[in-house]
Amino acid sequence: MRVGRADLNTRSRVREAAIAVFGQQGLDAPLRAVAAEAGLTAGRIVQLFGSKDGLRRACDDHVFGVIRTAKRDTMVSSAGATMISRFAMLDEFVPYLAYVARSVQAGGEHAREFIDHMVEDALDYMADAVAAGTVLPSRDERARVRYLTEISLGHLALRLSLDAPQDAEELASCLRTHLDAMALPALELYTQGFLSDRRMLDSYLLYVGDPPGQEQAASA
Amino acid sequence: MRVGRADLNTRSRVREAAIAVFGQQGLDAPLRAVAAEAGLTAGRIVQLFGSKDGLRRACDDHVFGVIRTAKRDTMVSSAGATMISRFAMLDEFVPYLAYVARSVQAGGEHAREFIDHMVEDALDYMADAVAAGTVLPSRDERARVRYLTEISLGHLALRLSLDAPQDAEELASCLRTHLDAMALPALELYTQGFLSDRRMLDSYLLYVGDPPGQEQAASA
DNA sequence: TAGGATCCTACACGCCCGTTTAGTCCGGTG
DNA sequence: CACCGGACTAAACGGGCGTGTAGGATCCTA
Repeated sequence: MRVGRADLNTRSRVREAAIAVFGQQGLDAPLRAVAAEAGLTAGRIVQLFGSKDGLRRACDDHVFGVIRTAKRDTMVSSAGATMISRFAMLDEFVPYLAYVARSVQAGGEHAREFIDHMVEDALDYMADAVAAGTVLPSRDERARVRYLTEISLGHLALRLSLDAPQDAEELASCLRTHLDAMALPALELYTQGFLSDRRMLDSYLLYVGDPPGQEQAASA
Repeated sequence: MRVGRADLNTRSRVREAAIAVFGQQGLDAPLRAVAAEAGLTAGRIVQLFGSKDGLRRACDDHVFGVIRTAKRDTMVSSAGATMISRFAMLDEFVPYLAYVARSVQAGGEHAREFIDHMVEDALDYMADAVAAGTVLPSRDERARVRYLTEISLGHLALRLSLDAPQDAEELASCLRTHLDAMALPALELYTQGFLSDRRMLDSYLLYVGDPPGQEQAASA
């Protein structure tokens, strides 16, 4: 029936199905759900990937690889944190974004590594943006970038948990309303904050005696 | 052995143990783990609470009740979002905070309701703070408060996922380092944002034609 | 001390899951 | 033709889980 030369087709087909199912239902979705989506059996998936963890690893490698290259192509404008918005706009990336959120939500070494890598990348963008004058310098660039990255991913994961989309269309619309709802408050916060004076910041700086690294602004 | 008049002691003891275990391991922790922590059997817990879901409901009611009253007592200062920080400072609230994060992470109706309630409360604080002049007004107060609430909870849940604390001490230290790491970037962001000009915000406002509700600032 | 209510345990049932295994189908090759 | 190897399935295995139940231990009451 299936042609599957050297079953490379099957592998990638199962991988795509797994990314979709895991993104919608979470990483703990039954292997049989992935099998149904891909049109074969759970046993066959184990034969192909060794174990469920092997499948997860294959998904990780592929998704993070895709995102990494896509990021390299897109890396232009200002905020490293809003890069997520840009991804979600392209419909093709929606399943990958959902998978990332689920993966990060599930924790583990992979998630930590991915976030670390994302932070390192964003540090570059941020430095460029600071040098270009579109972004204000920070007293601790790495802490800021990590904070922005984590709240973006955490917010996304929270939204997926709350809405529990059942199929691809629900997932896409969920992401879209998520971005719509956060656009205004995020932009407001990003451009002017929400505290009217520097008292809290200054008292904190006085209390801890300025940041650990004591980095100076940008140096691209 | 155990005295347990009318087993009210046992009920609350099991509930406390469940809150601790669920907060550390997640809402899907085995009932038997809770039983071990509380010093009895899984079957007994079912007898006491009807089902695992009944236990979860009892935990929800208690935790959210405690937080609600504690919030009413603490509700003073500025940022509704940093209220979480204040909670985590008090060691007694650490398990409850972790439970909330896990609960929100697991999704479901309870989590949604809790967030909605938190948003409504924070709306009041925010309005007061705006009236007092410590917080800038927003073009959409409810959207801002919801955004701040969600990113705080999402960030916290993400941190718990990544660090996977095994016992109470690890959990406490995890929360503490979490707050330490986010304090500076959050305060920076809250007082001055990170974008150096209003171009992105203005172009967005032009694009969507100002906010939906068109609320005016505060009216306490 | 007898009896009964209550707290609690030990155990078994049924379900779902990942994984294993035996077997089937089928195209290619001598 | 027989044969072989790979793709795939169906069924079963074993473990972990929530849950129901029968029985034992303990304590209050008369």
